[in-house]
Amino acid sequence: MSLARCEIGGVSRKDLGDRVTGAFGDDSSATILHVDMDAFFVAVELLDRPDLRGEPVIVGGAGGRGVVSSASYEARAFGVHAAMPIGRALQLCPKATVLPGNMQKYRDASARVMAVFRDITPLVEPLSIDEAFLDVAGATKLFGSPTEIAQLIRRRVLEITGLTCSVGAASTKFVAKLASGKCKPNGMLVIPAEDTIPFLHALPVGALWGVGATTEQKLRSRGISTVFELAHTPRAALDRMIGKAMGERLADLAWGRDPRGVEIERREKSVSHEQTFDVDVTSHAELEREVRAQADAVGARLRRAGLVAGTVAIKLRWANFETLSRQVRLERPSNTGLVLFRAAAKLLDEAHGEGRAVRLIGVRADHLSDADDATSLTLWDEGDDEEWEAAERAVDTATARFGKDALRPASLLGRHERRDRGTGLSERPNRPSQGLD
DNA sequence: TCTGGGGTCCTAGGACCC
DNA sequence: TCTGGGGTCCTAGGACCC
Repeated sequence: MSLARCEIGGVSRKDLGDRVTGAFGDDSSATILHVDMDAFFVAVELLDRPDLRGEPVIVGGAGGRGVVSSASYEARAFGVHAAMPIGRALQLCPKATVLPGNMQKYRDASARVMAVFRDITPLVEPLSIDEAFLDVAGATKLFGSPTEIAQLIRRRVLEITGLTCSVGAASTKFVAKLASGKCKPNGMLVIPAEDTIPFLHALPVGALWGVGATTEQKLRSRGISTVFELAHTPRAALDRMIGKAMGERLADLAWGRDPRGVEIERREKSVSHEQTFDVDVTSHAELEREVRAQADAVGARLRRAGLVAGTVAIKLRWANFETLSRQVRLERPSNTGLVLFRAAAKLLDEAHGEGRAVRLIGVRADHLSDADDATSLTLWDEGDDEEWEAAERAVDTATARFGKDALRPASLLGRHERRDRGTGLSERPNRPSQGLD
């Protein structure tokens, strides 16, 4: 691709530095960077297991129903990708080493990586555990052009964490993200503003943010398979196909319009826990115990964040994978495990009859707002149950001492123990066909 | 080969009010 | 006595993202 400059793979530290100067065209408009770690969970594991370097490695849920969270590029060569059932992955690549994963380790590594970014600019928007947007417009006087800053970041991340990343630079978030995806792994790609449209229009529609398998199929069935074709479809027709909101968003993205700035801090809108059982559960009492543990965990997280929930929702997935959700507004916003549990248990009573096989159950808190002192006081006043208050305080203490995993539902519950724990996150699921890697 | 966990956003339909 | 349309809020479900 002539308008895109891409460097890929195997670059030594010295090379990273040497390739900077004068290697690129006018990048002064490309001040938004998207940094994406390469096969993050696996890469972190390899720091402790250098013997596995160069081999197919998978991080994923160890249980019978586990999926791939992260796969090394050696494993990807066999067709393994995130979100794939472990069984299937091992069938494709029997020699792969499967590691159970350790979220705390990844969070620690993530914090070190984000700290590198923040040394460059305070304008850092973490998008997930392993990627972030940076606005470097104000950092060019100090560190040079966006291209030079991107190289600096790659070098420093490697030096400080031993991990490689890929960096996309562009004038909008969306294009920067596409760029980083295009040059993975261990690469960088700069898209100057004037190259944006030709770059975009050459891509398949599936590359657009918000176009997954379903929407892509819908569009393709109407003859739209590239971003160019979508860009030249009348808005009214597009809206009829995929809805007004989506039509507008995609039309904007297809023409490079993406006014979103880099936001340093975004407030969470919901807090949830869910659990897929190793073996379907039919006992109502057992489901209720899980809901109780999940409600406690959600409550503890809310308290730590200084938030209260306005509504509580449960989610049930039956053996046939059909999913049901029910929600209810609380009389008063709360972050007390007991209050959340009572609401959730009532929903569970209404939704589940004894004997029906349940594959997954979850609890979610919504309509979050700040927990002021008055709210917290009334919460405890309600307590017909001092034991509960004591128990929840104990959970908070344990969390403070042992970290978040201390209160994962299973560790409280002692059933379905850790064997069916997934790793919680994946780096690149669901979209093996995006055509970017 | 059966399909994780934690999130965000959008849509559609019904209730309710004016 | 029968009729309208719009706005808002709520709930459930689903697509999508990492």
